[in-house]
Amino acid sequence: MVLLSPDRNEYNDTHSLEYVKSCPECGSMELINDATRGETVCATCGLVITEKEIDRGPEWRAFNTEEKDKRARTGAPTSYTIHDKGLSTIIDWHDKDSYGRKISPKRRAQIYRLRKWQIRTRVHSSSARNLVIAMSELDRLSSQLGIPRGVKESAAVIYRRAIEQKIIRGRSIEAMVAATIYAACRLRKVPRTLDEICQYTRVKRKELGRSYRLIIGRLGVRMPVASPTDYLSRFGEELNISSRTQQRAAELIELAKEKGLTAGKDPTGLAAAAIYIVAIQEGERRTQREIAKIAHVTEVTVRNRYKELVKKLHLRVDV
DNA sequence: AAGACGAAAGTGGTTGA
DNA sequence: TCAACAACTTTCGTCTT
Repeated sequence: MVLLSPDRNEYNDTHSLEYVKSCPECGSMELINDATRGETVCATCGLVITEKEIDRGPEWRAFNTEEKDKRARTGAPTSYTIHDKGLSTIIDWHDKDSYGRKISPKRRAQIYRLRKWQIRTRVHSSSARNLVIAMSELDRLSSQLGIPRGVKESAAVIYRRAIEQKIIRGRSIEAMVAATIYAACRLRKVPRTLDEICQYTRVKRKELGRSYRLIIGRLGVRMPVASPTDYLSRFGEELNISSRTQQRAAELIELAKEKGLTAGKDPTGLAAAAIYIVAIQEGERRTQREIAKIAHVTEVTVRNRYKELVKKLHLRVDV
């Protein structure tokens, strides 16, 4: 099929020779393309003609063509965050095939029709159009929240499934995207609070919570219960607390869990309190206010949890 | 002066009738 | 739909370092 523009993953090791055909120094036509060093060299006089080329060859050893294609280094990685996963082949506007030949009028009419429908199905079908908007919103939100790429991909997957289940229709895209991000974060154990996410959208916290519950309910996602330990590393990071202390805080929380002190309590508050206690014990004291601010709870909550933990677990905290 | 503490009143969400 | 309820927040005065 020659109608389509060249595949982005096409493997072409003579690429650079298309641009430089002979050595500008001695005129020799014998050029050596050294892909491993990213250079094209004149075989006669040794002049380096081009350098720092992008190696379009396979990334690793490949034992057959399929593997070679799969591992080719060219092209953007596929991604769920692009509405068509970044895999679309585009019928471009040239009325030429990929060898540059003119196309017969009959063929041309066919291509026009194909092109028309491709465009219609890509962006104009309602769910795809929805996805386009949603994915740009997802991009914006996740970069503002500093959410890792993997989690963003999870959010995109959840959103796709939500569309398939016809949950999205008739609801605000912004709210649903925010909800998928929240869900993805919890799923991947890097939780953000509802408030943190609301901060960057026009979505009300209440609505976000509702959308979230709707999504996990309908999609049947089994959500791991948020544990205080999930927040430890992030809070610890922001408070500049050593990993040893973070580790000990995790142990403290495990202990509290065993004693049944964590049920029904705000996990962020517990994480904050654990950090507070251990930080003092480890000589990395942080004020209640600092911790409360990072954890998005009040000093009072930190205080209450901390008092409770100390009392119930018979801890010693020298002030 | 900053931080820690605790009491009291207020808020938003869940539960069960 | 409503009231009861537990957890959390806000506010504020007091004590400690």
